[in-house]
Amino acid sequence: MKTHSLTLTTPSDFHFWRTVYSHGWCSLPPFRVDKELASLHRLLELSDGTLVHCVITAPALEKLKISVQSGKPCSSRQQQEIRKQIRSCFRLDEDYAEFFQYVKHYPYYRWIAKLHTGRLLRSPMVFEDIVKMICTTNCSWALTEIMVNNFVESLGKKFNGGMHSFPTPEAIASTSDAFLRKEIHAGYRAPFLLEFSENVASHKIDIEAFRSENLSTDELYKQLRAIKGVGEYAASNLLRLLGHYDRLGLDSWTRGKYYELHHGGRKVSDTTIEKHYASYGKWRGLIFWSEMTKHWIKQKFPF
DNA sequence: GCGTCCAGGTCTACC
DNA sequence: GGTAGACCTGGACGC
Repeated sequence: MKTHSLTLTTPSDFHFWRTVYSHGWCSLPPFRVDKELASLHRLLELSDGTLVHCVITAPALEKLKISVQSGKPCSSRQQQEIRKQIRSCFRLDEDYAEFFQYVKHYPYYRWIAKLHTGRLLRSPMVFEDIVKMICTTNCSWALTEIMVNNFVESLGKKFNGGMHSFPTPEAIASTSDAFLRKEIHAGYRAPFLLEFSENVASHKIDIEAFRSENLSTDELYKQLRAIKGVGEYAASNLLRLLGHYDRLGLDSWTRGKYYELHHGGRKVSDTTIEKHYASYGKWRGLIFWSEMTKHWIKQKFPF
Protein backbone atom coordinates (compact mmCIF):
# COMPACT_ATOMS: atom_id res chain seq x y z
CA MET A 1 0.00 0.00 0.00
CA LYS A 2 1.41 3.41 -1.02
CA THR A 3 0.61 6.69 0.69
CA HIS A 4 0.78 10.17 -0.79
CA SER A 5 0.07 13.49 0.78
CA LEU A 6 -1.57 16.15 -1.35
CA THR A 7 -2.56 19.69 -0.46
CA LEU A 8 -5.32 21.91 -1.77
CA THR A 9 -5.60 25.64 -1.31
CA THR A 10 -9.10 26.75 -0.34
CA PRO A 11 -10.84 30.13 -0.66
CA SER A 12 -10.79 32.34 2.45
CA ASP A 13 -14.58 31.96 2.81
CA PHE A 14 -14.42 28.13 2.84
CA HIS A 15 -15.31 26.24 6.04
CA PHE A 16 -14.39 22.53 6.06
CA TRP A 17 -16.88 21.16 8.62
CA ARG A 18 -19.80 23.31 7.54
CA THR A 19 -19.30 21.98 4.00
CA VAL A 20 -18.91 18.36 5.18
CA TYR A 21 -22.10 18.62 7.26
CA SER A 22 -24.02 20.78 4.79
CA HIS A 23 -26.45 17.86 4.24
CA GLY A 24 -26.63 14.10 4.60
CA TRP A 25 -24.21 13.09 1.84
CA CYS A 26 -21.23 12.88 4.26
CA SER A 27 -22.82 9.87 5.98
CA LEU A 28 -23.55 7.97 2.77
CA PRO A 29 -20.75 5.76 1.39
CA PRO A 30 -18.27 6.04 -0.19
CA PHE A 31 -18.13 9.13 2.07
CA ARG A 32 -17.52 8.53 5.77
CA VAL A 33 -16.89 10.95 8.62
CA ASP A 34 -14.35 10.04 11.27
CA LYS A 35 -15.27 12.32 14.17
CA GLU A 36 -12.37 11.18 16.38
CA LEU A 37 -9.73 11.92 13.78
CA ALA A 38 -11.67 14.94 12.47
CA SER A 39 -11.52 13.76 8.91
CA LEU A 40 -13.70 12.94 5.94
CA HIS A 41 -12.98 9.67 4.17
CA ARG A 42 -13.81 9.14 0.53
CA LEU A 43 -13.05 6.25 -1.80
CA LEU A 44 -12.51 7.60 -5.31
CA GLU A 45 -12.51 5.72 -8.56
CA LEU A 46 -10.26 7.45 -11.10
CA SER A 47 -11.01 7.52 -14.81
CA ASP A 48 -8.53 4.67 -15.44
CA GLY A 49 -10.37 2.47 -12.91
CA THR A 50 -7.80 2.91 -10.11
CA LEU A 51 -9.24 3.05 -6.59
CA VAL A 52 -7.76 5.46 -4.06
CA HIS A 53 -8.75 5.99 -0.44
CA CYS A 54 -8.62 9.68 0.54
CA VAL A 55 -8.57 10.95 4.11
CA ILE A 56 -9.28 14.68 4.04
CA THR A 57 -8.49 17.06 6.89
CA ALA A 58 -8.23 20.81 7.32
CA PRO A 59 -5.01 21.33 9.31
CA ALA A 60 -4.84 25.08 8.69
CA LEU A 61 -6.84 27.98 7.31
CA GLU A 62 -7.16 28.01 3.53
CA LYS A 63 -5.67 24.53 3.29
CA LEU A 64 -6.95 20.95 2.87
CA LYS A 65 -4.71 17.95 3.32
CA ILE A 66 -5.49 14.74 1.44
CA SER A 67 -3.76 11.55 2.58
CA VAL A 68 -4.10 9.18 -0.35
CA GLN A 69 -3.75 5.42 -0.02
CA SER A 70 -3.41 3.43 -3.23
CA GLY A 71 -2.28 0.00 -4.38
CA LYS A 72 0.52 1.47 -6.54
CA PRO A 73 2.23 4.88 -6.44
CA CYS A 74 -0.01 7.47 -8.09
CA SER A 75 1.24 9.11 -11.26
CA SER A 76 1.20 12.90 -11.51
CA ARG A 77 -1.84 12.63 -13.78
CA GLN A 78 -3.66 10.53 -11.18
CA GLN A 79 -2.73 13.01 -8.44
CA GLN A 80 -4.09 15.79 -10.60
CA GLU A 81 -7.36 13.90 -11.03
CA ILE A 82 -7.65 13.28 -7.27
CA ARG A 83 -7.23 17.02 -6.66
CA LYS A 84 -9.82 17.80 -9.32
CA GLN A 85 -12.41 15.37 -7.89
CA ILE A 86 -11.96 16.62 -4.32
CA ARG A 87 -12.11 20.27 -5.45
CA SER A 88 -15.40 19.47 -7.17
CA CYS A 89 -16.83 17.69 -4.07
CA PHE A 90 -16.04 20.72 -1.89
CA ARG A 91 -17.07 23.30 -4.53
CA LEU A 92 -13.68 25.03 -4.18
CA ASP A 93 -13.90 26.57 -7.63
CA GLU A 94 -17.32 28.14 -7.09
CA ASP A 95 -17.29 31.80 -6.14
CA TYR A 96 -19.53 32.48 -3.13
CA ALA A 97 -18.34 36.08 -2.58
CA GLU A 98 -21.46 37.48 -4.27
CA PHE A 99 -23.73 35.31 -2.12
CA PHE A 100 -22.04 36.29 1.16
CA GLN A 101 -22.10 39.94 0.11
CA TYR A 102 -25.81 39.59 -0.74
CA VAL A 103 -26.89 38.10 2.61
CA LYS A 104 -25.06 40.86 4.50
CA HIS A 105 -27.85 43.19 3.35
CA TYR A 106 -30.36 41.24 5.46
CA PRO A 107 -29.76 41.46 9.25
CA TYR A 108 -31.71 38.21 9.76
CA TYR A 109 -29.32 36.32 7.46
CA ARG A 110 -25.98 38.00 8.19
CA TRP A 111 -24.93 34.94 10.20
CA ILE A 112 -24.70 32.99 6.91
CA ALA A 113 -21.83 35.20 5.75
CA LYS A 114 -20.27 35.24 9.19
CA LEU A 115 -20.30 31.43 9.55
CA HIS A 116 -19.51 30.80 5.89
CA THR A 117 -22.30 28.29 5.35
CA GLY A 118 -23.66 27.59 1.90
CA ARG A 119 -21.18 25.32 0.17
CA LEU A 120 -22.96 21.97 -0.23
CA LEU A 121 -20.92 18.78 -0.37
CA ARG A 122 -21.46 16.79 -3.55
CA SER A 123 -20.26 13.57 -5.15
CA PRO A 124 -17.40 13.49 -7.64
CA MET A 125 -19.86 12.48 -10.37
CA VAL A 126 -23.34 13.81 -11.19
CA PHE A 127 -24.45 10.20 -11.70
CA GLU A 128 -23.85 9.39 -8.03
CA ASP A 129 -25.71 12.53 -6.89
CA ILE A 130 -28.75 11.63 -9.00
CA VAL A 131 -28.88 7.97 -7.89
CA LYS A 132 -28.58 9.03 -4.25
CA MET A 133 -31.22 11.73 -4.66
CA ILE A 134 -33.68 9.19 -6.12
CA CYS A 135 -32.90 7.03 -3.08
CA THR A 136 -34.03 9.88 -0.79
CA THR A 137 -37.48 10.13 -2.36
CA ASN A 138 -40.56 8.90 -0.56
CA CYS A 139 -38.78 7.14 2.27
CA SER A 140 -37.10 7.65 5.61
CA TRP A 141 -33.42 8.56 5.87
CA ALA A 142 -32.83 5.09 7.33
CA LEU A 143 -34.09 3.50 4.11
CA THR A 144 -31.94 5.86 2.01
CA GLU A 145 -28.92 4.65 3.98
CA ILE A 146 -29.92 1.03 3.42
CA MET A 147 -30.31 1.50 -0.33
CA VAL A 148 -27.01 3.39 -0.78
CA ASN A 149 -25.12 0.92 1.43
CA ASN A 150 -26.52 -1.97 -0.58
CA PHE A 151 -25.56 -0.30 -3.86
CA VAL A 152 -21.98 0.24 -2.73
CA GLU A 153 -21.53 -3.14 -1.04
CA SER A 154 -23.02 -5.24 -3.81
CA LEU A 155 -22.05 -3.33 -6.98
CA GLY A 156 -19.07 -1.15 -6.03
CA LYS A 157 -15.45 -2.22 -6.37
CA LYS A 158 -13.78 -3.33 -3.14
CA PHE A 159 -10.63 -1.52 -2.05
CA ASN A 160 -8.06 -3.49 -0.08
CA GLY A 161 -10.56 -5.30 2.13
CA GLY A 162 -12.24 -2.08 3.24
CA MET A 163 -14.44 0.47 1.58
CA HIS A 164 -16.27 0.02 -1.71
CA SER A 165 -16.53 2.54 -4.52
CA PHE A 166 -19.83 3.89 -5.78
CA PRO A 167 -21.04 1.66 -8.64
CA THR A 168 -20.64 2.85 -12.20
CA PRO A 169 -23.67 3.35 -14.50
CA GLU A 170 -22.59 0.20 -16.32
CA ALA A 171 -22.58 -1.84 -13.09
CA ILE A 172 -26.13 -0.80 -12.18
CA ALA A 173 -27.32 -1.13 -15.80
CA SER A 174 -26.08 -4.72 -15.89
CA THR A 175 -28.45 -5.76 -13.07
CA SER A 176 -32.19 -6.33 -13.25
CA ASP A 177 -35.41 -4.95 -11.87
CA ALA A 178 -35.69 -7.97 -9.56
CA PHE A 179 -32.11 -7.50 -8.27
CA LEU A 180 -32.65 -3.83 -7.47
CA ARG A 181 -35.88 -4.62 -5.64
CA LYS A 182 -34.59 -7.60 -3.68
CA GLU A 183 -30.91 -6.83 -3.04
CA ILE A 184 -30.91 -3.03 -2.98
CA HIS A 185 -34.39 -2.63 -1.42
CA ALA A 186 -35.13 0.01 -4.05
CA GLY A 187 -38.77 -1.06 -4.29
CA TYR A 188 -40.80 0.74 -6.94
CA ARG A 189 -37.73 2.95 -7.70
CA ALA A 190 -36.03 -0.07 -9.33
CA PRO A 191 -37.25 0.54 -12.91
CA PHE A 192 -36.39 4.25 -12.63
CA LEU A 193 -32.83 3.53 -11.44
CA LEU A 194 -32.35 0.84 -14.07
CA GLU A 195 -33.58 2.99 -16.96
CA PHE A 196 -31.52 5.95 -15.80
CA SER A 197 -28.32 3.87 -15.48
CA GLU A 198 -28.91 2.28 -18.89
CA ASN A 199 -29.36 5.70 -20.49
CA VAL A 200 -26.14 7.01 -18.92
CA ALA A 201 -24.14 3.86 -19.71
CA SER A 202 -25.26 3.91 -23.34
CA HIS A 203 -24.53 7.68 -23.62
CA LYS A 204 -28.15 8.49 -24.45
CA ILE A 205 -27.87 11.28 -21.88
CA ASP A 206 -24.75 13.17 -20.79
CA ILE A 207 -25.46 14.17 -17.22
CA GLU A 208 -21.83 14.90 -16.33
CA ALA A 209 -22.04 17.89 -18.69
CA PHE A 210 -24.63 19.41 -16.34
CA ARG A 211 -21.78 20.75 -14.17
CA SER A 212 -19.76 22.26 -16.98
CA GLU A 213 -22.34 23.49 -19.50
CA ASN A 214 -23.67 26.97 -19.03
CA LEU A 215 -27.34 25.99 -18.96
CA SER A 216 -30.12 28.08 -17.44
CA THR A 217 -31.90 26.87 -14.31
CA ASP A 218 -35.07 26.24 -16.33
CA GLU A 219 -33.25 24.18 -18.95
CA LEU A 220 -31.41 22.12 -16.32
CA TYR A 221 -34.64 21.62 -14.38
CA LYS A 222 -36.36 20.39 -17.54
CA GLN A 223 -33.57 17.92 -18.26
CA LEU A 224 -33.55 16.62 -14.67
CA ARG A 225 -37.33 16.19 -14.68
CA ALA A 226 -37.01 14.14 -17.87
CA ILE A 227 -35.30 11.44 -15.74
CA LYS A 228 -37.99 9.12 -14.41
CA GLY A 229 -38.03 9.10 -10.62
CA VAL A 230 -36.81 12.70 -10.43
CA GLY A 231 -39.74 14.88 -9.48
CA GLU A 232 -39.92 18.45 -8.26
CA TYR A 233 -38.25 17.85 -4.91
CA ALA A 234 -35.37 15.79 -6.33
CA ALA A 235 -34.75 18.10 -9.32
CA SER A 236 -34.70 21.23 -7.15
CA ASN A 237 -32.27 19.69 -4.68
CA LEU A 238 -30.07 18.44 -7.52
CA LEU A 239 -30.05 21.97 -8.94
CA ARG A 240 -28.48 23.18 -5.70
CA LEU A 241 -25.70 20.62 -6.16
CA LEU A 242 -25.22 21.97 -9.68
CA GLY A 243 -24.81 25.54 -8.46
CA HIS A 244 -28.33 26.81 -9.22
CA TYR A 245 -30.04 28.15 -6.12
CA ASP A 246 -33.32 29.62 -7.30
CA ARG A 247 -35.65 26.78 -6.30
CA LEU A 248 -36.55 25.59 -2.78
CA GLY A 249 -37.13 21.83 -3.27
CA LEU A 250 -39.60 21.37 -0.42
CA ASP A 251 -40.06 18.01 1.26
CA SER A 252 -41.84 16.92 4.43
CA TRP A 253 -38.78 17.63 6.61
CA THR A 254 -38.11 21.16 5.32
CA ARG A 255 -41.82 22.00 5.43
CA GLY A 256 -41.97 20.94 9.07
CA LYS A 257 -38.85 22.93 9.91
CA TYR A 258 -40.30 26.02 8.15
CA TYR A 259 -43.60 25.71 10.08
CA GLU A 260 -41.61 25.50 13.32
CA LEU A 261 -39.34 28.47 12.56
CA HIS A 262 -41.90 30.86 11.09
CA HIS A 263 -45.40 29.83 12.21
CA GLY A 264 -44.99 28.23 15.64
CA GLY A 265 -45.51 24.78 14.13
CA ARG A 266 -48.71 25.73 12.31
CA LYS A 267 -49.02 24.28 8.82
CA VAL A 268 -49.07 26.70 5.87
CA SER A 269 -49.29 26.17 2.13
CA ASP A 270 -46.27 25.70 -0.13
CA THR A 271 -47.27 28.95 -1.86
CA THR A 272 -46.83 30.80 1.43
CA ILE A 273 -43.36 29.32 1.84
CA GLU A 274 -42.45 30.19 -1.76
CA LYS A 275 -43.66 33.77 -1.25
CA HIS A 276 -41.57 34.12 1.91
CA TYR A 277 -38.34 33.49 0.00
CA ALA A 278 -39.33 34.94 -3.40
CA SER A 279 -37.64 38.30 -2.85
CA TYR A 280 -34.23 36.64 -2.42
CA GLY A 281 -34.17 35.92 -6.15
CA LYS A 282 -31.48 33.59 -7.44
CA TRP A 283 -30.15 32.95 -3.92
CA ARG A 284 -33.44 31.93 -2.32
CA GLY A 285 -32.74 28.19 -2.47
CA LEU A 286 -29.42 28.60 -0.68
CA ILE A 287 -30.77 31.01 1.94
CA PHE A 288 -33.67 28.61 2.52
CA TRP A 289 -31.41 25.57 2.96
CA SER A 290 -28.97 27.46 5.21
CA GLU A 291 -31.85 28.54 7.42
CA MET A 292 -33.43 25.07 7.57
CA THR A 293 -30.12 23.52 8.68
CA LYS A 294 -28.81 26.31 10.93
CA HIS A 295 -29.64 24.32 14.09
CA TRP A 296 -27.28 21.53 12.99
CA ILE A 297 -24.33 23.80 13.82
CA LYS A 298 -25.49 24.24 17.43
CA GLN A 299 -26.27 20.54 17.76
CA LYS A 300 -22.75 19.75 16.53
CA PHE A 301 -24.37 18.11 13.51
CA PRO A 302 -26.86 15.21 13.51
CA PHE A 303 -25.04 12.67 11.35
C1' DG B 1 -43.82 -12.49 16.93
C1' DC B 2 -47.43 -11.00 14.03
C1' DG B 3 -50.63 -7.86 11.79
C1' DT B 4 -51.97 -3.18 10.81
C1' DC B 5 -51.25 1.49 9.89
C1' DC B 6 -48.62 5.45 8.44
C1' DA B 7 -45.14 8.52 6.27
C1' DG B 8 -42.49 9.56 2.50
C1' DG B 9 -42.25 11.75 -3.44
C1' DT B 10 -43.31 10.42 -8.12
C1' DC B 11 -45.88 8.58 -11.89
C1' DT B 12 -49.95 7.71 -14.50
C1' DA B 13 -54.65 7.92 -15.62
C1' DC B 14 -58.47 10.52 -15.51
C1' DC B 15 -61.43 14.61 -15.34
C1' DG C 1 -53.85 22.11 -14.97
C1' DG C 2 -55.43 19.68 -11.01
C1' DT C 3 -56.40 15.43 -8.48
C1' DA C 4 -56.72 10.51 -6.94
C1' DG C 5 -54.65 6.31 -6.47
C1' DA C 6 -50.87 3.11 -6.80
C1' DC C 7 -46.19 2.15 -5.88
C1' DC C 8 -42.80 -0.07 -1.71
C1' DT C 9 -40.35 -0.05 2.54
C1' DG C 10 -39.19 0.47 7.43
C1' DG C 11 -40.77 1.74 11.71
C1' DA C 12 -44.22 2.47 15.26
C1' DC C 13 -47.85 0.60 17.55
C1' DG C 14 -51.25 -2.64 19.51
C1' DC C 15 -52.28 -7.20 20.58
